[in-house]
Amino acid sequence: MEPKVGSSNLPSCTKKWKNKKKFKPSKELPSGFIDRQEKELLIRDFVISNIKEVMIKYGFQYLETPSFEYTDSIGKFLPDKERPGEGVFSFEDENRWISLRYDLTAPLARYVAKNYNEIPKPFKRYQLGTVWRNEKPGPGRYREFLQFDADYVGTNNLQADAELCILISEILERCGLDKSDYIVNVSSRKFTDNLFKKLNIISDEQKTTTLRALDKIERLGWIEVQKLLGEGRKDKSGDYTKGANLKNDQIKIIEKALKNNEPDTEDVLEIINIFNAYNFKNYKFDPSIIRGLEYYTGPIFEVNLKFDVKNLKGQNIQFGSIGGGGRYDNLVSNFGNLDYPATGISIGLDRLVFALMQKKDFKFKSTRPIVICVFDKNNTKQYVEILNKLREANISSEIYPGEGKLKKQMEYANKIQSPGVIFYGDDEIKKAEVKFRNLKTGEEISVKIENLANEIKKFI
RNA sequence: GCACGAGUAGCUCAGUUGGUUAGAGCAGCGGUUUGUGGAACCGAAGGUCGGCAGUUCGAAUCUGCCCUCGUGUACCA
Repeated sequence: MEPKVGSSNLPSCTKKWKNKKKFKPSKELPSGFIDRQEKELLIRDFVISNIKEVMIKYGFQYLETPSFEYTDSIGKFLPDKERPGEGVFSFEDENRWISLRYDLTAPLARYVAKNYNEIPKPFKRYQLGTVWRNEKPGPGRYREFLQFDADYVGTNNLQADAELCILISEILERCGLDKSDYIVNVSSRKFTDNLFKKLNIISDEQKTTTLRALDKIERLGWIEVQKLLGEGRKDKSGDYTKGANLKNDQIKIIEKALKNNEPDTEDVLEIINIFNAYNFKNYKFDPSIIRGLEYYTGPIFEVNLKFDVKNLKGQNIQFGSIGGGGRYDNLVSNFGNLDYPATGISIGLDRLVFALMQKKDFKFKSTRPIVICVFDKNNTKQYVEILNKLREANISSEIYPGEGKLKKQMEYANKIQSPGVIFYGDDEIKKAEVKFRNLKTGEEISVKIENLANEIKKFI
């Protein structure tokens, strides 16, 4: 992008100097970045704790890699070779380009290549971390989000692939979803490879366009996808997408292959056998799932929610999958090490949390403090005495942190959804009693200091 | 990236043949009540009308460019 010359496009830092008095820092956030509030964070914590338990149960190691990597460590393997470097946040650091990671798989490949001699083989690791993508945000999609990844590195055994699907299901169900709320779709890159042979498609461009079109079946339906396989399609905003230019008889072959809906590649058949051995049933063979175009080499999976998701305005939105993965046998060998097959799966945690918030009414124990009202600052010592009693009993509590009348203090307590307030003014101090007002019921009790913690515990 | 829509007080929004000093509800602040929240009443305050330029005697309103948000679409590791 060329910087424009002229006062209207001066960067804000320049404006600041030009007009010191008027300058106000922006309260807006950069596009695609958001603040996250307690409710969402608590549900996210809940999801994370489920993930960790399941991962330990399945025998995975916990790993953390840094946010930044050298751009060529992760960038050279960008599947979209048409515009390398785009889509990631990068800057030059001491003459070398570094980038914020855009997923956890590329850093894993780098980690494995770097620690090739030390790691167990096969290597099973899981990772939770923020990733960044420099692209247009969409409904429930931001430019910074939390991802969970579980990978098996160094094994061709398809039991690994099957277990990934099973463990992800276990995580979802622990988080409160029913079997009817989600489905694990399974396919294989080999299915489309076979299809291309049948169709006699050799050109990479046509392959890519065809795959992209097939990927849209769930969202657009077969009729629209047919247009994308043929000449092209105009969407309802009037935008036109060029198609793959397949001939009608070729499209018919694809239609037949999709309708058949029976897995005909050995890898998928074997995975299904393993699913049976585990008595895992919540999957479907779906040849229309595509995933990363040049990245995956074998089985691929995608987890989709089956309920409607709404945005903040209450409109239903195209939510897409909440996770997926597959087998990527070339990623580690790109670093020069020997062939090292791998398979992995990931969940977009923020999107899962967004959907969970709508599906389930989560009730958490109050995290809000009991508020000790301040009648007279000279009595701080007495207030601290009460405060310590509560905090020693592990009860969230605070002395009113502001200034002002009792009414104001009550309004504050109400606003933060405090379970109750404590009155310890002159009257109570004389009687050596504490008054506790339950803010939910309005009920008020007087108790001796030594019984206070136990009495309050009954209410929270 | 492309297309369509939107941007007016902290929030939700009124505000058209362009016309004085830009409105309301809620929230916030002060008071009625200096020891009791969620209710009521009263009062004051709050705005570069997203930004910059243009047309005009006069622009929230018309035009252009830009920014941001939303939705779809493209791309998606």
